This record gives sequence, C-alpha cells and structure tokens, in this order.
Amino acid sequence: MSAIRVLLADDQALVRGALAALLSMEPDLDVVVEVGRGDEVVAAAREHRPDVALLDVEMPGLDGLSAARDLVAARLGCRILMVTTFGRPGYLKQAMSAGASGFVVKDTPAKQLADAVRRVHQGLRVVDPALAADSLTQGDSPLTERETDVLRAARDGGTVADVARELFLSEGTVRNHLSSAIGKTGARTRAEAVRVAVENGWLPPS
Amino acid sequence: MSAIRVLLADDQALVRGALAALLSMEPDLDVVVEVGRGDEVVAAAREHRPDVALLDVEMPGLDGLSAARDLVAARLGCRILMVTTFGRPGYLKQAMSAGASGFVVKDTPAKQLADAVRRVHQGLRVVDPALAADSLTQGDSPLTERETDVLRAARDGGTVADVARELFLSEGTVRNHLSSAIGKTGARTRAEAVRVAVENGWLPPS
DNA sequence: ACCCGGGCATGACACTTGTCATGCGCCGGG
DNA sequence: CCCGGCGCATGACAAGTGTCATGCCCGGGT
Repeated sequence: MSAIRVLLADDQALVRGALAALLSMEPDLDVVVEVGRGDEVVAAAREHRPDVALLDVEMPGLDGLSAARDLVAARLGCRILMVTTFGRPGYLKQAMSAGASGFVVKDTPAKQLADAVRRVHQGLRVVDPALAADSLTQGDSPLTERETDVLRAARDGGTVADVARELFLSEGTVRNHLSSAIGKTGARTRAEAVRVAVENGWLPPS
Repeated sequence: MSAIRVLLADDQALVRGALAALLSMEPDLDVVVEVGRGDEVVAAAREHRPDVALLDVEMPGLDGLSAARDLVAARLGCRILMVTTFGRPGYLKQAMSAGASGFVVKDTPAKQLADAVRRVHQGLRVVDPALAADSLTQGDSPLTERETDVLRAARDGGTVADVARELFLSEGTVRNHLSSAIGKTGARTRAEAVRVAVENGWLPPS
C-alpha cells in the first residue's frame, strides 16, 4: 500500500515546516503540499489530491473551520484532521459539524500526531478526550445571532455608538442585545462577556 | 568540531516535537533537551549544558523573557534565541535587554531556523528585520508602572471597583490612571487601551 | 388562530466611567 | 534649591453604560 498523502495548512511557516519535518520522519506518510492560508486549501487539495488534510483553525484568509466545510463540499474524498492551539469547547463542535474526522490540540505529544493521521485516514475519529468531555458539558452557544454580532462588534473596545453605526442599529437596541449577552454569559460588563464568549469559542478571537 | 547542543523550550508539545524533528535533520545540530515550562529552563540548561537555548516567549510557569534573564544570570555560557508567535515590537526590546542574541517570529521560513541557531552560536545577532524597524519606530512604553498595573488589572473586564480592591487604591485614583493610560494609548475606552497596550507588547496577554 | 420567541425600537432610570481641577508628598535632575 | 514628573487622593461633572418596561412586526409551532 502506498504512502498516505497529507496536506498541511498552518499560517506559521516555522510551525508548518516543523510539522512537515515531523511527519516526514514516518515512512508511510507523505506531505505532498503545504499552504499558509485557509483560502488556498481547496485549490491545493484539488491539485494534489491528499488523503488527509491537517488544518489549523487559526488562519488568515479563511479560518480552518470554514476551510474544512469548503473542503468537504468539494468532495475530494479527503479526510480532515483539525489542529489547534486553543482547546475551545465550541471549536470541536463546529469542527465536527463541518465534517472533520479528528481534532487535536497543539499540546498533545508529538508522537501521537502521526498516529492520529493514520487513524483519520482509516476512517476513524480522533478526538482529544478531555476536550470532548468539556464539549458535552458545555453545550451550544446561548447567544442569538444578533447578540453574537453585537458582541463581536464590541470586541475591540468600541462604544455603543460605534457598534450601532457599524450594524445600522439604534443605540438602544445595541444596549439591549449587549445587556442580554451579558446576562447569558454570566458576566457583569461587556468586556467580561466578550472574554467569556471568546474563551468558549462562541466568538472568534482577534 | 562537534555538534551544536540545543535546548528547546516551548509549551505546546506538538510544536516542540516538530521543531525537534526539524532541527534534528541538520547533522550539525543536536537537540539535547526539551522543556515545556519556563521555570524548567535553567535547571535543564545546568544539567545538559546546551550551546544555544531556543525559548518561546509564551510559556506557563515563567515567561520566556524572564527565563532568558535567569538563564543569562546563571552564566552557563549559553546563547539565547527567542522564538515567538507574536511580533510585538515591545517583546524584541525586552528580549534583547534580557540578554538574548536573537529573535525570530514563528512565521519565518522553516529553512532559516537552523541557520539562525548557527548564527547565534557563532556569537552573531539574529533579528527579524521588519520587526527591528517597527521596534525602532515604536519606542518604549509610554505608560508608567502604575498605569500598567491598573491596565493589567482591568484586562479581564473587571470594573473600577474591582481594580481598586485588587490594588488597594481609591476608585478615583484608578480612574485617573486609566484615564491617563487611555490618553497615552490614543484610545477612547478602557478596553481599547488594553488592546493597544497588548498589541504593542506593553502589557502581557491573557 | 393563537401564542411565543427573536429582532428592533423608544424612553426612562440608576449606575459606572472618563475627564478635569486641585491638592499633597516624594524623589531626582538641572 | 526648586521644579517637574509620578503616585495618590478628593470632589464634581458630563458622557457612556446596563437595566427595565413597553411596544411593534415577523415567522414558526401547537
């Protein structure tokens, strides 16, 4: 049986190269293409036909979760293993519903990565157990779409007026949504609500 | 001449292992020890006597900058190459004044890492040129020590009252420091000031 | 047909925040 | 020596924020 063809997507060139070095030490794995942006994943996959795609969640252009969705939609028979720095409970759920077969965080031992790739290639699911537990406990985002929008717009420290202008809403409405988001997150200020939402993966960071 | 002995410190096991794989492909480099926490660096160095220490800035236990300071203080004749995810201008300055010989960000090409290690080992300085330029433009933190304290305490979304309690200050004083920090950062709200300060490396993240 | 939840809005209220003036004590440089 | 910057504080004011009640419109369930 021929080597497993791997696509590698991570925005940090150093990490990407290092992962390539790590995987290329395994004789049955073959890194056939590397990309540094989420929006290059599908094209690269179409060209190089990998068996497994290793996708980082945090990437410029298009985040890894959306890239995973697109990759599944492209129907290239390529299985997906998400890799991420942050063990946000929400990410796991989103990744799985996006069609990923596996999810590992960047502080799992290096030895296990190759194995995870092999497992995913065999059609098995690979999930960090601790994270899976969190994810079950956690449940979905309690925020409505609009609340999420408002919270995201307020993320960088803008005032109510800024948010209202950005979303074409009245200031009062923005305050209502914020208030409701603050309530649902158990926070006491807007900033705290943002922090909680980001930590749970209900809101994209940065 | 014998191989260059390298110490590797990074909190993410996967990245650490991958970097080790990358470096071990070079015949003249030898990764003699890996650690995952900043406070294990000095002890590991004492035991394994590396020629070059590769330190991540973001680490639990003790951040990479402090670890670098300690390592220099230990006088083990070990040169330091900082590696970081974030190209915060402030980090470079702090790293250099901590006694590091080099500073690379994680999106430099993987090929260059081994070279950087060799350069540092030879006593040369290695600095990302783009970052160096930023650092010069940027200048030091305009914030006083107290302003930094207050901003840090307000980072996670606490109220003025919370900060005042935490720092044993009057609420009015906290507001004054915050106001001054907001002015100096060119921000318009506390949250924005925090964001600006973190992005410039004037305030540690998370 | 009915009700309920979400989105949107207004208006009002209490509270928090940001700003400013002012004052005091301390320290270090011209 | 005196001045300026910093830390700390108070008090007051304006602006921004969080909460609540209330209302309207819509779409999806029972």
